[in-house]
Amino acid sequence: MAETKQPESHAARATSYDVARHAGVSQSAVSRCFKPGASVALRTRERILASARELNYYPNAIAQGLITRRSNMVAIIISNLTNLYYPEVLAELTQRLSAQGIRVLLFSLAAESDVDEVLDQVWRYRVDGAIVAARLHPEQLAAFADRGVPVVLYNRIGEGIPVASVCCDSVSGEHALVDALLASGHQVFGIISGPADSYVGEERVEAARRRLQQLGRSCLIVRGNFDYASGDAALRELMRMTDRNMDAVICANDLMAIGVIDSARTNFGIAVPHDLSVVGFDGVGPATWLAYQVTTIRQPVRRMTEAAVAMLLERIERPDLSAEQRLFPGELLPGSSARLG
Amino acid sequence: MAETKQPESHAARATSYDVARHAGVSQSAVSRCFKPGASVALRTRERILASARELNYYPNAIAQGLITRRSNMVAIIISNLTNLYYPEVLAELTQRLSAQGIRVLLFSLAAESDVDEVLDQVWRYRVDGAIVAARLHPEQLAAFADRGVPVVLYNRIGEGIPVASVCCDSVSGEHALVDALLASGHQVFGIISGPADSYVGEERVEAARRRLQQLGRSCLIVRGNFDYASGDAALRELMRMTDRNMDAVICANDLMAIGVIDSARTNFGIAVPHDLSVVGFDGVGPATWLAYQVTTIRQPVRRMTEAAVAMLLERIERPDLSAEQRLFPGELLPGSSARLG
DNA sequence: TCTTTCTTTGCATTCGAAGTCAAATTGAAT
DNA sequence: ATTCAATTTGACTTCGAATGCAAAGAAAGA
Repeated sequence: MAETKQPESHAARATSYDVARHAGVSQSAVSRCFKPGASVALRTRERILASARELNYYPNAIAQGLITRRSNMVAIIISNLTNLYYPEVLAELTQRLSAQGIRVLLFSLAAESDVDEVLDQVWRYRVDGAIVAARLHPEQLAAFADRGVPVVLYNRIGEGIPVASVCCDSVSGEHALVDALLASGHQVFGIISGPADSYVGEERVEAARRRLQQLGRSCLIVRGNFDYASGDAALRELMRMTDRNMDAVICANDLMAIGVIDSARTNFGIAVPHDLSVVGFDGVGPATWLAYQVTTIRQPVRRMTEAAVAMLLERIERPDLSAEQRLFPGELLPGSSARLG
Repeated sequence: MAETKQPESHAARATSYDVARHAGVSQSAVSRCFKPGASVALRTRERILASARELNYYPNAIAQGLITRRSNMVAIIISNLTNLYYPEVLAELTQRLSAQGIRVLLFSLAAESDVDEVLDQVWRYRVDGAIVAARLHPEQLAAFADRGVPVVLYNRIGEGIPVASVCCDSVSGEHALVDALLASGHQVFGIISGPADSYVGEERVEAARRRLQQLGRSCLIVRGNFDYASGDAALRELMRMTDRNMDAVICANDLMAIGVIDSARTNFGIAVPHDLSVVGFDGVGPATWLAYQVTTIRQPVRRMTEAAVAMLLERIERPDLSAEQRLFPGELLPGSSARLG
């Protein structure tokens, strides 16, 4: 007649005590059953596991985290998920971490405005470590060390602060591109940079500029922001500045290179690579599409993510490890967006 | 002289007890300071917050989760992060959830092999809910209900099982595309599907096929797998089957449409849209690139993610809410990859 | 001044699993 | 059967914050 007050729409989740009671053992025994290498008699273990299965028991990772002080979660802080390059990195990182029994707490920054709120949450969740592919201030980076949270930076370095990092070598990559362009007789160079706050963007542009200078060439640099549209905008600017006699454009990433190629062909009626060579950086998927076949430097994403994960796990085990920097060479993809040798 | 045994490389993280001692109050008072709307005198609160700042105290979300039975974490389970469409969705979801004070535990599936291990972790971490954009078996979906974990499906429905979901309307979208193609006199149609296990893929293909049938046209369907390369492969097959007199290709997503366009132009010397019209679905970034300008249906990602988050939060508050399905119409982007009007 | 009421505070308990230590059981060896 | 060691088990405490409840304090009214 009288309705129960608490409908209990679903079965309450079983705890280790429930399993213990059901199997007629102590809670400790249940706990030990889920810890590899613990001392439990075979018969007991089987009985407990049977009860666990019957009660649909899964150890509460939250409670485990509290007592062991290990959340088995790692924060991934990433800025532009819309950047084509990062999704691949994120997927790789997530899968590699999963394979190591570690979960990913994802923080994706819209603007860099909210970095501090993100860090607030990172501290609260007691993550075991963090992989950062976003622009952080030195103080923000220092906070990780202060709080004893190991970090590995991805494609950026801790400017001024010692932090472990994994990067793709911008210098050797740009040198390869510049050398190839020069070897095939290009004369007038334009460079399209990334946004001012991008570490790799500035590094790539600087590497290309110096190499050109070193070999006695000058170049014009205009600012882009890594996206497709900025390729077109930057190209227009370069065309104006060079009076249309530019024959090579070096872009700080593939997406802008693609924007340049499209704009050159469609808006300027320029044949790529016949009249204008365009090179990029990253080796994102669309770079190999038939319409573009961008001449670019492909980052070794698998090796880089593997290294990032390995370095992070090492540092979680041994927080005193030094702030190693690992630099991976990219691979020149010849493509056909540049008239080479 | 004698070294201390435990180096304590970094300051141990402060707990609410440390703050309480420092401020000369009880732990309860500290706890209440961080809970909005709790009863603490202004002077006390200020003193406590000052101590907290000084000790660099951040409430331990793990401990909070244990006692409140709310982790404030939501699982996002996603299959192909490399699919161009999903990164955008993921970024939107993450930012919207963040804005609501909820963290994202990301699970990215490489193959669908490991779904069960992923679910295992989902249960262990006591997430408050989940957003699923991956193929799950009915039993796997049912497990969410069993365990009282609210779910919202993204671009798929709980076939047979009542689950809340957010989808973009395949039927109206494909009708719009087919109608436009027919209105401009296309005769011989090819359809490129997604992989067999894709819900939206099958739905889109089926919608297009039926519409064509309804209007008295037949068509050939070949299977693709949503990626760029499969556009080319499928086009080759269609060309063979139709003896090259096909004049419209309907692709289950934009990426394959792009593959078809490139392949038609480069490998077959076919002019798009003059000799062949190609339409896609999704409205991903590259679809609007100058080289393609794919005629497609753009999914209202912002509205869809907003709805998904809202529905999930509602269900976290009120687990008994019904398994509502929300269907959002896509928007026809005319593009120029199809000869329309 | 003395109640009465409302606010502020602290005590003690709770969440769920891990791990220490000692007790109990098992097995081997005599 | 008895001793000793090795293995298995359980009682109890711990992690860090939240919260019900009662006590203490402050403000208001008589």
